[in-house]
Amino acid sequence: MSKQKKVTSYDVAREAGVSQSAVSRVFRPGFSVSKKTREKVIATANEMGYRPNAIARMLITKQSGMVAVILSSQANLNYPEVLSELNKELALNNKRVLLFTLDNADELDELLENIWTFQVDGVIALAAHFDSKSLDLFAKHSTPIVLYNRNVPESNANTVCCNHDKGIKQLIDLLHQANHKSYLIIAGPTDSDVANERREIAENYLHTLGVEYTPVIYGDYGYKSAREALNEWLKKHPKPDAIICSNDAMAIGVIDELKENFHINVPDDISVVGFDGISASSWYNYQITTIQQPMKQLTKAAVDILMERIENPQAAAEARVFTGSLIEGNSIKTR
Amino acid sequence: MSKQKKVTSYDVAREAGVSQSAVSRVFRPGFSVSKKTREKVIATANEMGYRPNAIARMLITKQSGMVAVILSSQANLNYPEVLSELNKELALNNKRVLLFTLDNADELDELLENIWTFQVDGVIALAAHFDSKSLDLFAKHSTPIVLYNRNVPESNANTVCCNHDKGIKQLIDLLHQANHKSYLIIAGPTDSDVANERREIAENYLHTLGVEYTPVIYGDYGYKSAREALNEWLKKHPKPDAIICSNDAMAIGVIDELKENFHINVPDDISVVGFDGISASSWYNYQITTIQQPMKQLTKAAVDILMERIENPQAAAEARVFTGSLIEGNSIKTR
DNA sequence: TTCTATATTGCATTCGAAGTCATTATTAAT
DNA sequence: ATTAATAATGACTTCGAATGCAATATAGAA
Repeated sequence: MSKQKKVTSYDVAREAGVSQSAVSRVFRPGFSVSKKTREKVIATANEMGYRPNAIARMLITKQSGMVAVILSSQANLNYPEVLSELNKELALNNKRVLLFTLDNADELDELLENIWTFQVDGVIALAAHFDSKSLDLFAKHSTPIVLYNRNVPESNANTVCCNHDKGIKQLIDLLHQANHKSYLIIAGPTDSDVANERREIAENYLHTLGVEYTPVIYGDYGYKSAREALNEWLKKHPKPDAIICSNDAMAIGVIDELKENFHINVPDDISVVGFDGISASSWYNYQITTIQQPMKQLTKAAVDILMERIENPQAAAEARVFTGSLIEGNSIKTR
Repeated sequence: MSKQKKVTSYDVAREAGVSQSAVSRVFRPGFSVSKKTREKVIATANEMGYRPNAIARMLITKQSGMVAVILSSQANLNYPEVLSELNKELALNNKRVLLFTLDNADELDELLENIWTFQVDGVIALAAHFDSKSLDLFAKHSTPIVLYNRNVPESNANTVCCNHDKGIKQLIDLLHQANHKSYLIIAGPTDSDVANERREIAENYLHTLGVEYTPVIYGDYGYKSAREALNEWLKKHPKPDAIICSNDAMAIGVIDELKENFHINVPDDISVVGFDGISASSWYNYQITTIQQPMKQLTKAAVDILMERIENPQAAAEARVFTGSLIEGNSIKTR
């Protein structure tokens, strides 16, 4: 309708009979303006449809008010809520989310280019892989970064993380108490740090408990891949007493594959455990025993750490680890 | 390490012995610079770690290069892939995603404030409710907006949409052909336009087919709500021949509730259909007959329309409707 | 070689709000 | 009423890149 060009603070100032500085001050919290001018400015601003231009503000204040959130598609499928949760927490701190995705390592350079260009105040990386060399770049650009569910042991990075070690050991303890002897691990993709961590913990702990050797097969964290991997395996090997899946989606695939193609029922004939506590894990047909990640705590902590680093960039790196809660479903055979 | 302040185009210009304009032109595609200067500038820029400041660029070009994506948490749970898909498509068009959420209508004003201040080039709204008054505001601010899976019939809005009408009729035809006589509709929340649309189409079409009256119960699109609503209903009413669910998540809830608490099996004792084609709908235990939304086409179309409107703001509004594909699962009783 | 036509270049200005500083208005205190 | 203390105001500069324009360099044609 009205093809009016953008209204600026000068336009409002002229109309209201004050200076541009006055208009600016009215729209900044905590600045001293008389009640009279404030009202006058607000009135004309509303009338003219004026909103401060955040871009101009960013340029002068050198704060973009934006936080880059780096998503791997994998992370998004597993925790669709994480993003909106992060968004809400950041909004409370008056930050906006600028979204980036990182699926292949070769996109990294372009991603970093974009991040520097957009002058974001900070970065939260969701389960995406960053080596310590990339992390140094962030330090060099003095852009705080928090890794979500990702450990980079050699480097001193800010991280929030679910305690995989404790969780997986809890699950394995349950299986061990059920007197299981032979195990199979279905791990996530080998290029995922979390997947490798989960696999290693399981392998080592089983060994500690006296299980000499535990075979490992690999999926991509998805339902279908778990079914296929398991199918291949069971064609050539006897069924184990228990299957340890690196996430719930694969545990669900395992349960379905066992039932449909091998007529093996969980938990009567075999035990299965997962990890994550996605909503489907508690559906009637699955009721997986799993570890639920404390998503709200994780997201809140990620934002808290990031905000601290934005305010105080020299502060030492911090790693916060949260213990997930064991959900006892009905996927473990009782003796 | 190096607490160096940001390197600007002036710094690079000085170092490389050229003018700031030259530096600027090197970093803009399609501008005329001699090979010699280009190389010199690129070299010193890399050496000094210079990246153009997008904020300053935005201010002068009046293009933020950002598109606001408005998410309702509902939408995110149903289609976690939509966001990353949109992000990729937009990235191809050199746009970044600035994320906003809108769950309650009372957050609308604040949301709009933010959108105007951030000077986004356009907006994509995922299944969030916008009345024609709000849409007028976008027109007034000459900010193009595309609605994803949402129809605003009175207003001439840009929309991409799955053809609910056709899809639901296809599903009901299947049920009707199976000789079902009594139906139950489990609809989504009444404050969701899509949910209302789906419910109405089903109600009317059943009527057309000679079904005098079809009861409707309501859930919130979630698994649990469907189970609870169905449980309440079946305590007081006989079971229908078929249950039409407004989405797959509720269809899954229905199937589980029927099995666990009423010992009614799908499809032997009753038929169930869903809508959306989420991945869980094809899991072995459910195999729901449903309509799969053509997500990639929808997202691509949304971005295409938006880009057109950004380049040519006067263009007339456009509504693109895509037909979903029928997935014949195993949730309909065969005669 | 000389003169056009074209390609590069730098100067100066622009985008819109924020903030410094000096000035003026207001209030409180004497 | 006078002074001191404080509050409010506006003029002017700043942030960093983009671009119109005029000036200069280069290439090509005659």
